[in-house]
Amino acid sequence: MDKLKPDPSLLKPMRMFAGLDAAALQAVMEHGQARHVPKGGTVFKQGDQATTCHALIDGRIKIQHTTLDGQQMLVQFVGPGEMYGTLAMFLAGYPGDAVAVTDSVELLWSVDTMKNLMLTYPQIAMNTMAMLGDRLEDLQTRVRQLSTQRVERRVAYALLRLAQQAGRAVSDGVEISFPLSRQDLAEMTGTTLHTVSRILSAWESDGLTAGGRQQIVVVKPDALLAIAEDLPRPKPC
Amino acid sequence: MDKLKPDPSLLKPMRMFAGLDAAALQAVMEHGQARHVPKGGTVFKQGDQATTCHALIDGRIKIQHTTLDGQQMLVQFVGPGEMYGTLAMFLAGYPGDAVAVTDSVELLWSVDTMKNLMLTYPQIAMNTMAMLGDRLEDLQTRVRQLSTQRVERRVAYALLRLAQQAGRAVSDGVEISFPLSRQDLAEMTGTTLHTVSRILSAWESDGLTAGGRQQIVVVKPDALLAIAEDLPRPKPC
DNA sequence: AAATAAATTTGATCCACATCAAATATTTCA
DNA sequence: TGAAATATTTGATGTGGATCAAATTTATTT
Repeated sequence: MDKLKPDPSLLKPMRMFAGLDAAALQAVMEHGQARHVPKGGTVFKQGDQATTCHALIDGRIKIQHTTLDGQQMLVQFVGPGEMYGTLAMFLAGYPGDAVAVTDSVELLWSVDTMKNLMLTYPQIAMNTMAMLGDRLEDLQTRVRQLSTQRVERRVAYALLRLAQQAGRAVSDGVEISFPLSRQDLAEMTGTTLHTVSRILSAWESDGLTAGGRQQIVVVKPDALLAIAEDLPRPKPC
Repeated sequence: MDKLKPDPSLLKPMRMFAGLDAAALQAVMEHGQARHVPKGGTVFKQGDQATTCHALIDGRIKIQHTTLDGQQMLVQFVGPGEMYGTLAMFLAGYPGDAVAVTDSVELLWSVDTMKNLMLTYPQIAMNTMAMLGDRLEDLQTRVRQLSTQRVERRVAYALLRLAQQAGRAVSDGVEISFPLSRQDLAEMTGTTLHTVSRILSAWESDGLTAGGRQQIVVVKPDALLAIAEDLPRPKPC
C-alpha cells in the first residue's frame, strides 16, 4: 500500500467533485492520500468505526455485507471514478467489507476532512446527495425485483448491469472485466450458486453467454435483455 | 388543502434542520408553505417532475411504487417530523406516489428553494445526507431479508417496526395507529395478502397479535421479536 | 335495511427454487 | 507432478409460498 503522487486532474471527472473550480479541486486533493491495494486486500471492514472515505482510481472493489448468521450479501462492485465508504460518514460504522477484487489504486480522506470540505464547498455535499439518491434507486429496484421477479430475470439484469459498467469487448461478445464467481452473482441476486450455475449452463447451451471459472462473457445482450425485461436504464449525468 | 400559519418551532425537532440557529430556522420557515391533506389525498405522483419537497407535521403518508406491470410496492410510511419527497430533488422525478392514509398536515418547499437553503446552510445538506444514509441502511436490511429470510420473519420485523414507529398503547398491547391492510403488509414484505392473512391468523390464535379490518394490535412483542430475530435496532440520534 | 363494495379468511393445488449430495473441473501449492 | 484447495456442474428430493378459487366478514351507499 504505497503512497503515490496525487494529481488534481484525477478528481475532475468524478461526480462527487463535479462543478468545483480548480482551487477547490486543489484543496480537496491536498487533503487526500493515494495508495495501492493489492488484489484480495481489505480497505475497510464491516462494523469498524468509520474514519475514512474513498475514491477508486483504478481497479475494482467489492462491497459485501455479512449477516449475523453468516449469510453474505454482495452490495456493489465499485469501479474507477466511483466513491465508496461515503455512506459510513453518516452512520455508526462501515456497513460492509470493502475488498479489492483486482489490484487497485484509491484516494482516501479522513471523514472529518471530508465533512469540512463539504461544509466549505457545499457543492460536494449536493453531489454526494445525488449519488446517494442513485444508490437508493438501485436498492429500490433490487427490492422490487426480489419481491416480484423470478431468479432468472434477476440474474439477467445483474449481468447486463455488470456488462455495461465493467464490460470489455472481446471477439465473441462483452466480457466482465474482473473475476466474478457464480457465488458472487448469487449474492447479488438473492439466490444460490447452484441456481446461478444452472441458469448460466442453460444460457450457455443456448448461446446467450459463455464463460469459465470466475469469468463470464455476454454473447447476446439482446436476448438477455428480453429475459431481464425490467431494463437497466442508462444512467443520466 | 388550506394554508395554515407556519410556526418556526415546528422545525426545531426535525432532524433535517438540527443544529440550525433561530435565524436559519426562520429563513427556512419563511420559504415553506403549510397545507392540509385529507385522508386519501395525493401529495405527489410517481414519475411527475419533482418540484417540491415535504415535511409531515401531523398524520401519516404512504409512499408507494408501481412497476411497469402494475405490481405495487410499499416503500415507507412517513410519520410526523419526517421528510419525504426529498430524494426526488436529486432524481428526474418522484420515484413513487405519496398518499395520505389519515388526514395530514404538511410543510412544503419548492426544490429550488430547498437547494438554495442547502447551499446557504450546509448543515441542512449534512443532515439530509444522514437521513439518506439511514434509508439506505433500511433498504439494505430489506434486501438482505428478502434474499435470506422466510416470509413470517419479514412480516414480524415489519410489524415490530411499525409498532415502534407508530404504536399506540391500548389495553391489550400496542396498536398500529393508522389503517393498515393485509395488502399493505404484503407490499412491504414482498409477499401476497393471502400469505400475510394466514400468518396473522396463526399469530392471532397463538395470542401474539389481535386485530380487525385494516387494524392490528401487537399483543406479545417479545414473541414477535423472537420470530423476527434480525432485530430492528432502536435508531440513534 | 337491503344492496353493493371492499377486506379478509381459508382451502386446494402446483412449481420455482432451496437443499442435500456428489462428481468434475480448474487453480494453487508443496 | 501430485496433492490439496477452490469453483463449477449436475442430479435427486422436498417445501415454502404463490396461485387459483370461493366463502365470509365488515363497511359503505342508497
